[in-house]
Amino acid sequence: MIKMLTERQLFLLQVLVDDYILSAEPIGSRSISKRGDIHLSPATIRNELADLEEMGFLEKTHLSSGRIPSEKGYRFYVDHLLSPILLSDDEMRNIRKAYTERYYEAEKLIETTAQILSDFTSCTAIVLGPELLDTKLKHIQMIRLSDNRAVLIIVTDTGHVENRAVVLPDEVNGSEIERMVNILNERLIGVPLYQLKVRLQQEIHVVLNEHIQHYERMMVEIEHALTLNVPDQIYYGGKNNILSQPEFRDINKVIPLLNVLEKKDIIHGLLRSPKSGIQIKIGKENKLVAIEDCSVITTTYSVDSEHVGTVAVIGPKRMAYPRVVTLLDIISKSLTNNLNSNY
Amino acid sequence: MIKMLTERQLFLLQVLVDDYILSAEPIGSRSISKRGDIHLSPATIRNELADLEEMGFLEKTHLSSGRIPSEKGYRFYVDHLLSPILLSDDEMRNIRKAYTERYYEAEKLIETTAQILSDFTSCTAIVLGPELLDTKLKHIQMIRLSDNRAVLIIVTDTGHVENRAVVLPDEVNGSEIERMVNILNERLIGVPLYQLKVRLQQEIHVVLNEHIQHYERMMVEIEHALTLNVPDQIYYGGKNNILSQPEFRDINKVIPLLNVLEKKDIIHGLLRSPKSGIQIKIGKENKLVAIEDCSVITTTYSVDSEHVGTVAVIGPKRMAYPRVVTLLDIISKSLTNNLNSNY
DNA sequence: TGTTAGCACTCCTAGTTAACGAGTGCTAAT
DNA sequence: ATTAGCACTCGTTAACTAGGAGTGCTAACA
Repeated sequence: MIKMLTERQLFLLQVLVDDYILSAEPIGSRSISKRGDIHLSPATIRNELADLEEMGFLEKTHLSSGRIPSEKGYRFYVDHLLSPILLSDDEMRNIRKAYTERYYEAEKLIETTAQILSDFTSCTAIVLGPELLDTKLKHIQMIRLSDNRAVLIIVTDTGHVENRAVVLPDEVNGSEIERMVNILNERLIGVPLYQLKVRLQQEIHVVLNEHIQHYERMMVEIEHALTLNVPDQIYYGGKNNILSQPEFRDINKVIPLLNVLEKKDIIHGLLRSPKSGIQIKIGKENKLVAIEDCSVITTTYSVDSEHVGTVAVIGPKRMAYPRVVTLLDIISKSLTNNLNSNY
Repeated sequence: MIKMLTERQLFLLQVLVDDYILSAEPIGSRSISKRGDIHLSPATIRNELADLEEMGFLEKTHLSSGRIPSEKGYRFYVDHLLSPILLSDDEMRNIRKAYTERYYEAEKLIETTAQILSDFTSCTAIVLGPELLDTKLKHIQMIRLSDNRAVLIIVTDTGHVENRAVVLPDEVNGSEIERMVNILNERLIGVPLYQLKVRLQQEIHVVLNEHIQHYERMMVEIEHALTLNVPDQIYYGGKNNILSQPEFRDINKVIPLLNVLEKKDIIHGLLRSPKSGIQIKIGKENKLVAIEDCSVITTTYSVDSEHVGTVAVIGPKRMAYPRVVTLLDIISKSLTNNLNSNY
């Protein structure tokens, strides 16, 4: 059972977190008391802060320092004190402007989204591309490049294009390839990508064996080519923004963080969240040593009302939560709108 | 006219640079004199080093410190004293092993190359992908995704695949699209990508106008789609390796460096070199403030005996030149071989 | 009873000083 | 030509100091 906080304690906690987010330095009672909207003496504030510390919302960096929020403090702030801010007209205009350009590939649009988000938040932005494996096959085609080389092109219903190099056996001729691709198209269109391989082995196997000579050698190639274990694409914006934060003045804190940002599988595991809406993970809540001094805010974007990808911002725990939450909301919605109307 | 260096000065310069590359600390006369292969007193060595300093090959960090190589010193070392090293059997085996895997896309192969190179050099490796605009069109295809959306697929003779989203005018029908794509293929196959747009406007314009209804609206889309100002792909390996170097302990040196690595156009300008063979640029020779403490070693790789891309290593000026040069040579050749035999 | 002024105390920071060591340049002897 | 010796420079480290910011606690106040 959590003891209720008084109005005044709530207010002081909010003020302290807000101030600390701006200054990055421990906040003392005197500096709070000097604010125009507070009519309390430093001594009174000290008492309240001592109580808040006792309850675990605040910490001191050393015995006689000012206070900084603890992770529990940030958590409370984020859960109960977060007042979404309004962006200035100017900023709204800038965001919209960034989206007016027409992008000829969804990839470019997503890349730009990451860039915008990082520019406006001064944090690192990460966008996970749509989950490829859930999309369905629209078309397969093989383009022959030379006697024994070809490229297999796979188009999904979302307009995504994958391609694979294929080595052709010497004996195979053009019409045979054509026949094979036709069979593949007949049988596989509409099949989700993650099922391709299984379907190929179970159903197409037999059919192809009947119609195509030199089938076995071809099969090995096709099977490889259709094994699409492509990890979903990850797009970054402002990868180095976080380096300017005072908490990362020490290079030894930076190295593991940057290294983990490069590890696509880890980032994937960190950000791919089943829930929709804005999610905030603070510090150790992320269960990853390299980013235990960071907060991660995620939300999803959709295509055809289905959540297909994640938009995330990663920054220091001392992040401008109200601003970032607002921006993330606006920008993920813009991305959703843009994707649905153009692709 | 450069004054000749004595044998002994050459030797001492080499020893000093070698030692400094290993230790990253100013080298004093005493430590050189203690090496087994040198039978000179510290005083003698001091005299020689003073001469080398006077000639501009060495520097001191402060009045009574040991010496470090100047940029001129590195330049001389690289031009005249560089003795290529042999890699251990073990390392050769590891490199070969990394290349045994079969890659189904040239992109993956190049990516792996950057990774290997960075792992073995402990520096950052950058590989510029093949120059797209010089390759020739092999095939164009349009895949319709829905009533008014399609994706245009462009395959080059090197097997590279580009794709563009296209919005179809409402009035256009399937057979018309087919006819148009056929015309494009007839007229444009074999044309280098950078000429596509011009050829489209000059030649195809007329033909299409005759055969296709609703030609104007379609044309805008196609023209956009064929405007392939794709900057050639850049692949990185070990982006953060350089952060472990003692010369980058200060975060303020790191930020501009990492930022410049993200700027694709700048990296492009820095690395795209017309000359073949191994090129070494030391510090300020790179004409870029952000990397004035770095050296960049580049070479090219080829497809069909034509230099199509660049492989580069970027590290501190105090880089293990002999080792990096050897590795760059071996690995760029491996890449060339692999590309030519598989794609 | 809640609020506040006053005060002793803690701890960080910056600046000073001193000792030490690594390294140099120069001179004179070999 | 080489080298031993020596005075000198400068960076590094540790110890110490003074100042300042901030705290907790106590006692007085409204």
